Amino acid sequence: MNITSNDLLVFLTLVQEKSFTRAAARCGLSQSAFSTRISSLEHALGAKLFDRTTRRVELTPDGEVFEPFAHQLHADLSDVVQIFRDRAARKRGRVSIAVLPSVAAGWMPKLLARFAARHPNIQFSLTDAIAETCVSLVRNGDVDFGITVGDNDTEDLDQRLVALDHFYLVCHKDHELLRKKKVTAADIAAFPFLQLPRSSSVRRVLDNAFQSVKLKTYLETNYMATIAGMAEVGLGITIVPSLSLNQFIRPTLGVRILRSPQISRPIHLIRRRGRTLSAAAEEFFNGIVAAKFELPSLVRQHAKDAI
Amino acid sequence: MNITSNDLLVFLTLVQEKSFTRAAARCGLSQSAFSTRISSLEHALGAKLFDRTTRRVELTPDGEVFEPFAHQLHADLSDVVQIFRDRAARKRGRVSIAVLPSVAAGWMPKLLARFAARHPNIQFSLTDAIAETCVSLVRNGDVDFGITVGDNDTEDLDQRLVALDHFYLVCHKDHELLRKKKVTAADIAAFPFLQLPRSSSVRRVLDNAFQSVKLKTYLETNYMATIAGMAEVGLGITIVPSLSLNQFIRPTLGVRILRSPQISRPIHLIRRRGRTLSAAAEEFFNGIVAAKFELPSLVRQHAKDAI
DNA sequence: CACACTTACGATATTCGTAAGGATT
DNA sequence: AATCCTTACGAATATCGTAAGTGTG
Repeated sequence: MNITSNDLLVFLTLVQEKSFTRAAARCGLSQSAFSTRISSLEHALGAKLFDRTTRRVELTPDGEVFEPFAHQLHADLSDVVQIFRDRAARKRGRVSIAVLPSVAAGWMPKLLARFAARHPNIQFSLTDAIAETCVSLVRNGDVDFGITVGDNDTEDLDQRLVALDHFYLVCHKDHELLRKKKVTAADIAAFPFLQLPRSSSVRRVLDNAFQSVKLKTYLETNYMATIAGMAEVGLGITIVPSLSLNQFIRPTLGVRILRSPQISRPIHLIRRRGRTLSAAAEEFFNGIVAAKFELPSLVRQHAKDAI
Repeated sequence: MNITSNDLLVFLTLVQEKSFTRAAARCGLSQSAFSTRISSLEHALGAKLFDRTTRRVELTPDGEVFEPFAHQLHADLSDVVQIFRDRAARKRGRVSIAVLPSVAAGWMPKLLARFAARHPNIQFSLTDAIAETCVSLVRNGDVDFGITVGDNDTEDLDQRLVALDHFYLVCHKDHELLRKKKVTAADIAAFPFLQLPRSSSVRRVLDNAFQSVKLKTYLETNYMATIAGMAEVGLGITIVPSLSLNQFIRPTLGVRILRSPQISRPIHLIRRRGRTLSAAAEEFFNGIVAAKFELPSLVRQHAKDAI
């Protein structure tokens, strides 16, 4: 009891043409092959579908019953095939990713704009979350892939380094640190410091880089925007990655790339090992790989604007 | 791009079993043939549907998208096949027929009751109409077949005699005609007569039978029930076919089969020549053929009740 | 007898099963 | 090493096209 979409097409064509010869031609079949197919469809359904004489081909009552079903089934099958054609051609689809907040705000706009221009009908689901959350969303298959700092436990994940995110000193534009030729860790540790929570990737990088000279944490807050506001009124200084730098390009703030304690964090694409992505997700993933290390240019641009 | 219902079944089974080996067994296929089918389905859709290692078989994002479609398509296809199985098994279907009013009231109840007992889920459409209408409904294909007196022009119709419908004299129970040993045409023509319209088959039979001794038409009306009412109060006599006789079995009426001018009309099954009926309609048609000439027994029964 | 569908039959293409190969745990 | 999926290949099956057959107008 195996009905194929071609069977339906053959049936519907004969209904339209009311002639085996013409219908066969339209289906690109010999008239005999066409006849056999109709006959075997009738056998499969256990009902004669057409009454045919040499002059007339007309639906039987059973054929009349079958026609609307055949139409519906054929349309549904065609629709599904079309959906997958479109997905394969990246004309349709959905990409879901989980990325660090700084990546979401600092890099994704550029990446998405570029991708959307080429693939206007692909939907996105963008989750901005801390590194652990990104990793577990990827691991669970809740998202197609993630963009975050690397993870230690990579047995079931593929990691791919795509950027080095350099860190910048941010303080009030009149701050004495900006006038120094060379800023050391000790110099920075001398001033009140504005921190993100320990769960953030930025904080961990800083904790690691400044483990010898302890930073003077003045305030710990969840959002970069809060820190920017505090820095504007001179309540403290901070160090932020280039991906967050656009939030600190303000008239009252000064920005300076760190050189002596040069700090950066690796940004990785992570995905489940051995798992196939949808064509759309794969395309976006590859687009990011192709844009690999475009962050240094971002860095230069910000540095120029800022100093 | 030819997807078969088996392809869908193979896919859905693998989704359930998450194992090529087990799914292949359930589908009655070798594991290799099963693997090839999945692979060719993937190729047809242009998307990998499963990620498989030796330990795990899991849906890809494309596979997840395909699954609900596959479910729906497979269910729809199965439903249609089931519908036709049921139709072939006469478990489902619809029979539409057009019959003379007298047949509808006098014979159909018995025929339908018998058929419905065996085929409780088959629906009926019963049109009671005059002979010409019955024939044209059949000719147009608006009904499956008809039961009516014969038609002259039968080039595109198959006729089949299934009954001879004998005619009865009906008058008030005290009427003098009922006391006669032998009733002649002239005897009948002596009394006021209750007629149906000229379009009715009954009227035509009477007009033909009494063309020598003209009937004294007292009243012409459309319904047998009206004629019965008139006869009950002695306003006239009438002659009706056995199929209408049940309307005249009343305490105040006498009924007598006609012998000297013996009158009957042929009742035919008519259907389009060379046209296939649905299984249900064919079954009902054959049931009537099998009941062929059961009317004479009806005649005897009525005669017994009446005289 | 001309036209249109069906049937017959050899050729082609597809699908199948067995068996060997490859990869993962 | 055991298990499971894939690939290779000859066999079985299904489908196709050519051509002859059949029936209808």
